[in-house]
Order: sequence, then structure tokens, then C-alpha cells
Amino acid sequence: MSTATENFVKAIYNNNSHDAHNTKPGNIAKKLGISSAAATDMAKKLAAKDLLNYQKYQELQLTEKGRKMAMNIIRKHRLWEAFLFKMFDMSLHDIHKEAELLEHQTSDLLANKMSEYLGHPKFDPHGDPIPNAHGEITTTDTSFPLSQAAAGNTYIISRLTSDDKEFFEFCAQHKLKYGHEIKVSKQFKNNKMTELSVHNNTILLNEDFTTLIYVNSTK
Amino acid sequence: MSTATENFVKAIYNNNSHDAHNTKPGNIAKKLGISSAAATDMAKKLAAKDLLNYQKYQELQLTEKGRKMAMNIIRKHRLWEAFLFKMFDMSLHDIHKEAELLEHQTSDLLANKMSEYLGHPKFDPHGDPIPNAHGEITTTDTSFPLSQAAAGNTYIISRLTSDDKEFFEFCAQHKLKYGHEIKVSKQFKNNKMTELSVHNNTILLNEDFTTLIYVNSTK
DNA sequence: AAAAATTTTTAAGCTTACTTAAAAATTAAT
DNA sequence: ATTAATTTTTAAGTAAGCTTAAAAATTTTT
Ligand SMILES: [Mn+2]
Ligand SMILES: [Mn+2]
Ligand SMILES: [Mn+2]
Ligand SMILES: [Mn+2]
Repeated sequence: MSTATENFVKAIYNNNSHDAHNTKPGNIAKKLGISSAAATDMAKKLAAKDLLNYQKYQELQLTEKGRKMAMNIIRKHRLWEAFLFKMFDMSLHDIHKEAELLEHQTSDLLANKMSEYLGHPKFDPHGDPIPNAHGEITTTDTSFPLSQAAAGNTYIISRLTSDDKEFFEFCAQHKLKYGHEIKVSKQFKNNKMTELSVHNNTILLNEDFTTLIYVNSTK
Repeated sequence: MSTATENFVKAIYNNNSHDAHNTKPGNIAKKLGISSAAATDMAKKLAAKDLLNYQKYQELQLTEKGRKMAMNIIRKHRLWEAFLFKMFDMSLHDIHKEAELLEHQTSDLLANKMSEYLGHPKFDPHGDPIPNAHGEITTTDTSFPLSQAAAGNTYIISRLTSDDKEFFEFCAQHKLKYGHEIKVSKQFKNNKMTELSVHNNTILLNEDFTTLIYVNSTK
């Protein structure tokens, strides 16, 4: 399948899993940076290939075949990220950019070799789960955005859900990395700000960031 | 530039360097598996982009800009081959197939990281030279096809110039690998066959193979 | 329940990268 | 030097993936 097809299917899958899920063509179009006319067009073509269900004005739904394709691409994407992150000294943003392209030109054989080399990792460097070769995610996600964390508790960063360069640069600079421990000292509910300490440094984050940083309670 | 453009430019370059050089659209078309009409079409488009010189019925010639592009892609191709060959246990044919796709989706940054990781290798696993980041090949090639080797002498395999799976399987099976030493025992000029020994095994090769295997004299 | 605003779809058109079939030019053979 | 064979070019057409602009349907607001 073409890169355009794969990105489209992937966008639907990601939209359904994370975000509030408006899976109509217009919203998918926004994520892909194309017109909604193009997205409607593509939706019809993919429906003809049995990758999704399309009915005028309704939400798009991946078929089982479509979901499998999405998982296969996401697997390759996250394996590339994990691989490039480990092998070379590349930033979270850079590995994402490379993976966005490489994911479409990677054989299952190569993906499996990478997975094996890495010891079949369960998570990529952003903390997102890596589907196995059968397209399954076996881990269960109990994390929640930092905006919902309680003051006084410590947490482990479990995911950084963005592809913005500045966000990652900020995170890197302040040691906000996958797996690191943080302590929330205050939640300013009205101002939607969160005060926390990382490695003995206190920082104040606004909602733009605290909804992108996911954490798990340290049981 | 698109994958189609890059493959076209690369095909012209490769045609001019190795083979007897008929660089007219029809011959390039054959190598790429497209119609000559498509190749003529593409040639005109690339001429408009100053990647090559096109005149009706004449041979295609890369401009300096075109040559630079070809070298950049070939560099990425061969770095991928070297990298995949080293990292994973993949055959010469498999690494070529993967490289053929990955070469078009690789940033200069990533290519440089790979080169650095590998210690800036001068040759890929087929024995082909890897251009540096400036698009230059600094090594000089003194090798010649095995078909032209003299009986009684020993040689070092310097290149395996094919992308055929069966050819590589045969080579792998008989230890005909880049860098290995062989001894030519007889040249059957009339039958265009070459008898040689590799690792104490004697084999007889026909011209189909002896023109693909390049060697250097052991001074 | 209308009216207004927003979103989705349709329609028409563009570029890239191909195809086949024919016409035109070149190259090889007599 | 013609003729024949081969190759290249032109012409016409297709599919994928886009665009913008308009029409149609949905959703929100009043
Ligand atoms: Mn992508
Ligand atoms: Mn990721
Ligand atoms: Mn290629
Ligand atoms: Mn090679």
C-alpha cells in the first residue's frame, strides 16, 4: 500500500485510541495536513479496499483489515524510533521524523530483526507501546496526564505524546524523560498550572504541557 | 525529489559508470522496468529541473547537479547495505532490496550517523565504493572481471556486481565473498568458462558469472 | 422550529508517473 | 543507396493524490 494510504489508516487508528475521537474525514484531514475533500476521496477509496467503513457524513471506522495495517505500520514506526534512539544520539523529535518516513519502506523481515536486536522492547522512547508481530499490544496502560496528578505524590513519566520539536527540547532540557521520577508539589486548578520537581529542580508547567506528559503512580 | 526521479538519475549514473554505456531512454527504461515512452517523458522533466541534458535521440547526460544527486542516493544505498549487513544477519540480496527503498527516505543526518557508526567505510558489502558526504569517491578501482583473469594467478574478490538473488545464493554457498582469495587454475577461452579454487574447493564458472565477479591481483 | 454556522460532499481541475499504440527518426542490413 | 529493422518520440489515456470552489447536509445557536 502507498504511503498516503498507510498514513491515512494510521491517523484514524491514532485518533481513535488517544484523543477525543472525531473520526470524520475533516478531522483526519487536519492531522494529515490535507483538504477534507481529499480525505473524503481517500475514505471512499479505502472503503473499496475494505480497509474501513464509509457512510456519508458518518465517522470512519477501520475494518479488522484496516486495524491490522495500522498496527503493522505503528509497530515499524516505534521500532525505528527505539532503534535509532539506541544506536545513534538522536533527539525524540528527530527519531520521530525519520520513523515517519522509514515506517513505509520497511519489510516485516527487517522489523523483526530490529525487534530481536532490541530484545523485543514493549515501549518506544516516547513510552508508547510497540505492537508485536501479530499486531497485538499486550501491555495495559494505566497512565494519565500530569494535569490530573495529585499534589504531594510522586510519579513516573510513562509517555510524552507529541511530535513538536520545542516540546521535546524543553523536556530534554528539564530531564522530563520516559521512566524518570517526578514529584508534584502543587496543582493550580484555576490557572491550570502544575508545579513539580524533577531531579531537585522545581518547574511550573501549564496545561499545554501537562496534557502531553503522561505519568503512572509509584504504587 | 521523488523516488521515481531519484531512481532515474541513479540508473543513468550506474549505467555510465559500470556497463557499456547506452544512456538513451530506452535502455534506462529497461533497467527500471518502465516503458521507453515513460523514460522519454521523465528525461524531459528532469532536463527542465537541470538534472540532465536532453536532446532528441541523443544519449542522456547528467548535469553536475544530477551527478551530485546520484551520488547522494548511492551513498545512502551503500551505507544502508553496509549497516544492515553488519547489524543483522541478512543476505547480500536482502540488504540490496531493503536499501533500494530506504535510500529515498533517509536524511543526510541519518546517513552521516550510520557512516560514523560504521567507521566511515570505503566499500559496501558488494565491494562497491561508498561516496563520502561531499559526493566524492576517493578510492581508485583497479579491479577487472574474473573472465579476464589469467590462469595460475591468485586474486582477491573486490566486487559482486549483481542484484540477482540466485547469483548471491550461489556465491554465498561457494564462499565467493568480497575480500576472499581465489586461485584461477584454467581459462577455457572458447567455452568462456573459468576454473578456480576457493578455500580448497574447485569450481567451474561460466561467463554469466565471471563477468559479474570482479577481482584484484594479489600484487 | 428556524436561522445561522459549520462541516462534508461533490465537481472540476492539476501534477506525477505510468500505460499502449501510432508516427517519426535512427540504425543496420542488403 | 534503398530497404528493413529497431528505437525513440509523440499522442492519448489512466490512476493516485492532491487542490479550490460550490452545493448539500449536518450541527449549533437563537
Ligand atoms: Mn508516515
Ligand atoms: Mn513514538
Ligand atoms: Mn531505489
Ligand atoms: Mn551494493
